[in-house]
Amino acid sequence: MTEQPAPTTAAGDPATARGEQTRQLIRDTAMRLFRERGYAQTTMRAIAQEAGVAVGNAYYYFGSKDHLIQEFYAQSQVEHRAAAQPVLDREEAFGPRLAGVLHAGIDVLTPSHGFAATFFKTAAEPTSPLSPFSAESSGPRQAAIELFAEVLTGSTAKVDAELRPQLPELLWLAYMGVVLYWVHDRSPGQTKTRQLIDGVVPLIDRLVALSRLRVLRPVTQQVLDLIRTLRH
Amino acid sequence: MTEQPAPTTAAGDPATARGEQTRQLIRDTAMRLFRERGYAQTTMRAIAQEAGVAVGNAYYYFGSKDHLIQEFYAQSQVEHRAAAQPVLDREEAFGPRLAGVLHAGIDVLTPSHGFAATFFKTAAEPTSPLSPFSAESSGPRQAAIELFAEVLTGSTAKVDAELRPQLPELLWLAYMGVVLYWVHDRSPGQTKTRQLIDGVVPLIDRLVALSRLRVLRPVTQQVLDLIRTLRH
DNA sequence: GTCGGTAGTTGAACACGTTCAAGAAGGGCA
DNA sequence: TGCCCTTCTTGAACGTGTTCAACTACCGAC
Repeated sequence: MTEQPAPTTAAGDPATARGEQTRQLIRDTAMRLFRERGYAQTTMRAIAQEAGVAVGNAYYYFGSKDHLIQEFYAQSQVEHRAAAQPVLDREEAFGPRLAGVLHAGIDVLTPSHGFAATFFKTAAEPTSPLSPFSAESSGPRQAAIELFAEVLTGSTAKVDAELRPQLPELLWLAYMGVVLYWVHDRSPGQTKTRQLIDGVVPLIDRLVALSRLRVLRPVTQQVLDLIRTLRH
Repeated sequence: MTEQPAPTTAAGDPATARGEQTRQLIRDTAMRLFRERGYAQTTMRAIAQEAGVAVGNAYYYFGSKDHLIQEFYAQSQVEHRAAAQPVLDREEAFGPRLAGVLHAGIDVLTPSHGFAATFFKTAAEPTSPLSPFSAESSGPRQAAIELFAEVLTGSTAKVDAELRPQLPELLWLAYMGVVLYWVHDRSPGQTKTRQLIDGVVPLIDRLVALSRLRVLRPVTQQVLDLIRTLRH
């Protein structure tokens, strides 16, 4: 039921735990089949057969078919982080940094649009460990929020002192919104999602800048109070 | 597979189509069991047995277990409309009207919080006919948007002329956001969702009022352009 | 009244995700 | 080498949602 501790597999290291090979084999086979046939059309029996193991063996490593999704989730997060690095190195202004990181996220997801859309329904269920808000996803989620913290800290943007600590999580929330739109985006190449990013980033940028204005201080305060209340 | 035409069942009218009784029996049994045991724990066999029909018969009226959810969906929309009526009759200002209608929606959903949360995952899948954005749900969706149009038209609020036609759909979208929060809301009695409504309505109210300001005209324009682009 | 066609109904059968008791493989220790 | 314990592996079996060929009930037409 519980996950393996994943002993920091160094490149080419043969001294991994006994089952680590099998685990990766099953995971990679599943990812391939998901991409080839889609999530629903890929049966656990097919995954096991293609991987050359028994069905029960897959369940030794992954508690359920859904847990294989979580694997995809974590993997995407790592790829997103890597794809964002050049942007963080290159850009200095807040807007371009944010836009670049959002685009990088969609870049990473794009090859999986077909089946990612299908499985995002599981992520939406609150009781599921797969929900991006769940305790089980807190690892990848924290990593993602950290990425948006870097968007902020590395930028030249001047941000209201009270807003600053809340902002990374808010940006992550906005990213979740973008992903939600992307999942439903049927335009060719999901170009509308790109337009959404390019359209919404300047607005966020402007909003963040405005938050420091004396006149808008009460509103900013009101929003921040609300957010703090709604947090768990 | 397809739905029955639902021949406007007048109260006490015995001259309904032959299967209409069975259809309602199955639907009501399903709703009861969903509430009693939750969605996943209610099997199609249990529904059929409790309703006193064969399993296959349920599939004659409802294409799948998921389609029973759509029934719940439509039913909730009707109840929401009814629960909102007193508010629409009583309130004149935009803010209270909106708050009242949002609260009414949550009022209607509250008794089903346990199982509604579970099934909302199905609604999140873009390919599913159950998605609130899908063509199949366009009936209930249009009705819901119409409800928010009434919030606006009946109010004394002065709204930017260009924003006005877009606003009902935007308010509906905000309502979807509230519902999404509600689904994940684990606070006792979902009080946090109530706080969300009470906190966010004044913000929307203020934002709508501000949209008419000369200084903010470019921003309003920018937002409206973006929305029009992202629409299908 | 009987015939024919549509609407409604049945339950066994299928494929799937998941479980679990049983066993195999490996490695540390005497 | 022999033993034991943990880790890993197996595949039959269970309960589920869903399908479908067969059957029954009803109703209008003649």
